[in-house]
Amino acid sequence: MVWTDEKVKLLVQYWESGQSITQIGKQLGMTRNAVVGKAHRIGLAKRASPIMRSEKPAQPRPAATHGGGSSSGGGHTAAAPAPARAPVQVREDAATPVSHSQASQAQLTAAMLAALTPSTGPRCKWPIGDPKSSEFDFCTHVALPGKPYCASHCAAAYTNWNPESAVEAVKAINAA
DNA sequence: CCCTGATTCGC
DNA sequence: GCGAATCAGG
Repeated sequence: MVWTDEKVKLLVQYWESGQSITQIGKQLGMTRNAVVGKAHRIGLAKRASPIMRSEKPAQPRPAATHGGGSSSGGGHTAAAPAPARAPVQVREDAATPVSHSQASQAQLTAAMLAALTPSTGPRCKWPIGDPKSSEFDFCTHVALPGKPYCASHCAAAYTNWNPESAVEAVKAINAA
């Protein structure tokens, strides 16, 4: 499995939206082991584990599909207290502005994008709610040209999302 | 047996 | 880094 930037973004996004690793795996086309392994590796917040792994000196693994070899790692620190599972509803204003002026700027550029985006076309692929639930749906907004998400969800999905350059890109597409 | 998430360790 | 095998609780 190749963990592209987009895949990782999706993983984080789904993970933080409170979906089970099995669900995330299905949606990403990989096994839950891959998902949880990656999540663990890149340091995503742990969820409440159903189990309390008691002290196990060693685990004899028959290794049905694995060969010999050896490796060892250091010890591990005690686990942090996991908060109760609290599925986070995706907010429309997920950009979470950090200051008033930035908020205004973001709203302005978002409005510009909305005005420039055609009213028909592919819809934003941002998942809303739990895919297992009947309440589940995708964002109802139209996606930005060339992007899987609408403006506000691009801001949520791409950490360094630049609305101004997006405006320029959309203008260029519209002009063509 | 189904589900869940976490960890280990060969690759 | 990756993820199947495995653990372990509900």
